[in-house]
Amino acid sequence: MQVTIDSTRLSDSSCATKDAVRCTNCNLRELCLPQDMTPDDVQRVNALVTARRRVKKGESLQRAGEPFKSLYAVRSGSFKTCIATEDGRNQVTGFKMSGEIIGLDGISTNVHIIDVIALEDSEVCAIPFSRLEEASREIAGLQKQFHRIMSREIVGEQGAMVLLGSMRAEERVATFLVSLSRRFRARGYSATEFHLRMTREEIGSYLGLKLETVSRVMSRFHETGLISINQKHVVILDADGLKDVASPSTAGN
Amino acid sequence: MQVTIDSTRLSDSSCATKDAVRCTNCNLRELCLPQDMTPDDVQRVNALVTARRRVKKGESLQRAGEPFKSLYAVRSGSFKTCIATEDGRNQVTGFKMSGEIIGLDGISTNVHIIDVIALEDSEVCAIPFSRLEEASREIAGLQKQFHRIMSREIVGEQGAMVLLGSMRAEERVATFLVSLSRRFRARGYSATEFHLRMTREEIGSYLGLKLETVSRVMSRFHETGLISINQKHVVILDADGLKDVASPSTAGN
DNA sequence: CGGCGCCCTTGATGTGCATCAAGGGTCTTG
DNA sequence: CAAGACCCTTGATGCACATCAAGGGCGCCG
Repeated sequence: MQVTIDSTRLSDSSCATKDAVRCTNCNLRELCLPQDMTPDDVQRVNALVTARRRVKKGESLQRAGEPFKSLYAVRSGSFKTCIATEDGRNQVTGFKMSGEIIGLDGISTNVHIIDVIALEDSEVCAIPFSRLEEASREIAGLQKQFHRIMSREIVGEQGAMVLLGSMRAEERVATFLVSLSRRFRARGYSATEFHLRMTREEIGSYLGLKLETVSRVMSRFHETGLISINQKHVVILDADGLKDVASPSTAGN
Repeated sequence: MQVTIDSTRLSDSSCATKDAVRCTNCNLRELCLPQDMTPDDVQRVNALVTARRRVKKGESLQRAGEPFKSLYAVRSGSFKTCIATEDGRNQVTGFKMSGEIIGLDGISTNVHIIDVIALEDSEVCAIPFSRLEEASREIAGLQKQFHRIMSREIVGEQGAMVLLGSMRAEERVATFLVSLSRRFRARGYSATEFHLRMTREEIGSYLGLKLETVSRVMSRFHETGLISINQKHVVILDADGLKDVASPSTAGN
């Protein structure tokens, strides 16, 4: 049961640009860059979006080493962000869903250091960074929102550090599932039943675990009745129980 | 009109504010907020710094839950940043040295989520965030630099995630030492001989290891001649060797 | 439709780091 | 100077997760 992205279903089978790119009527407005802005300012943000870009499953939106030009707002679909170290390690550092901003890593040096790969056929709005900077000098609300987004990214990564640095495998997986659940709900999807877009290996990479461990932990959650899982189809049966596993000693969330 | 202050050492033995706080003649200029800015803009940044604040060893600069008002630039000394989870876990998420900016976590929700504690008697420049936002709407160079700093923070945390997610204990400790070495050198200190300001436990917390493991790994590095370590005094004897341990398979960096 | 490739699951075994434990060095303070 | 509080080191043991290995489900494509 796929929920359509837009209530006003713009079925433009042709090249999707201009008209379809309307922050004003995008239902991600509340999650994305224009969050909490006046209708007037939303219009101006809208003008920043120069293009919409489709990225097929498995293709990359940006690659490490490429020059940084634009930020991207995920319009539909989802992505994984990966970092490859000199010595050949390759780690997933996050998953991006609709309304989230990609490319912030490029600002510091004007070169991307992160690879971003689509987990399914996806679509993004491109926002040239120089124009965003200009506009946020004029629109205080945009500036504020952009700063919030960057800060949120920082805070989120701190959370990931805690997860990687001090949680046990079950806590990590539970935390991951709870987080996914919240994010789906925030987007109007079911919080208790969803489809994993990533493989066990990608989850493991993100959580600092091996794919077998992810699989085993999920099977255990299944056995104990916390969730039901069949391949990539997840049903959360006991949300509170899962949250307990995610942060123990906190009696009931 | 404060052009002449430069080399005229204003030795105000009294309360150190105003005059002493001069980005213009601060030797951290190249590492801090005014990086790469015109002398004129540096003056304007300087005007943002409302106060200098001393923090004694063990005291906190900011605490989770406090309202967010200001960013802080470390002027001297050093800090650890910690995050405490609901369930009582407490993890060190970073160490801040002179010239680095603290408080970015507060921007997203206007409440700090991170505790920042001085590792030694330290001093910071306080920068009210609302004024920074105002100013960066007017000064493009400041805006750019501030964005760079936030992005750098994001990139740095991605690095920490790789460390925590996929490195073995020896790699983590070696990476940590190499990173410290670089940061000391950037500040004009010796890159090969320095004093650890944090305990083994704090290092361990940051690296996702137990203090005993940190101690053991360092002892091993000592035995193999990579470093010399005596309590908190570190000498790096074989910088290349240490880098090899930090990222193996990269022949000689 | 049948074969192949990818992904997932599950069991057996191994190991890196945690945990438990003891003791020593160094700084602080009365 | 002596007592106590930290912090660090080092050894012995245990365990959580990695690794190795085998097989099954499902979708893709010739």
